[in-house]
Amino acid sequence: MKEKELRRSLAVLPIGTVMKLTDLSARQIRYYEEQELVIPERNEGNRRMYSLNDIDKLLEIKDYLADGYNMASIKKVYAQKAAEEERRREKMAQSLSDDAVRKILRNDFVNAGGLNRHSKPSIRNNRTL
DNA sequence: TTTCTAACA
DNA sequence: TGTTAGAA
Repeated sequence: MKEKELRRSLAVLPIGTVMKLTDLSARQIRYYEEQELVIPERNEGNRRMYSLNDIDKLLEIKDYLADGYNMASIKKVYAQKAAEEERRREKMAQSLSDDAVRKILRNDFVNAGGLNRHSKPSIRNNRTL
């Protein structure tokens, strides 16, 4: 379920193809880039290369525009979406940290127990772990 | 031929 | 946004 996302992120489409796929003008597509809504990659010749995800985003923008949204409001929509993603990532990192801590504590406990069987019982205090 | 940047009747 | 000029 991750291989697919990678392919969708591959920038392989030139602006000409994107124009046909989205029915947007090159002028519009480049303008949306100026507005930082869709940032395509650049190939060796400085030509914009878009991914399937970019196509979807452009179509989304097109829909918003059709619904009467202006650039400012569309920007805000994506700004909020980006903020939510950031919070999600923070929580992810947090839970991973917690899990890592538990593993470390568990290892310490096991090691402490093993050592106690063959050495001095000087770390009996660690039983609280 | 296609795309890029920059500018404007 | 459209269109165009001159360069890659």
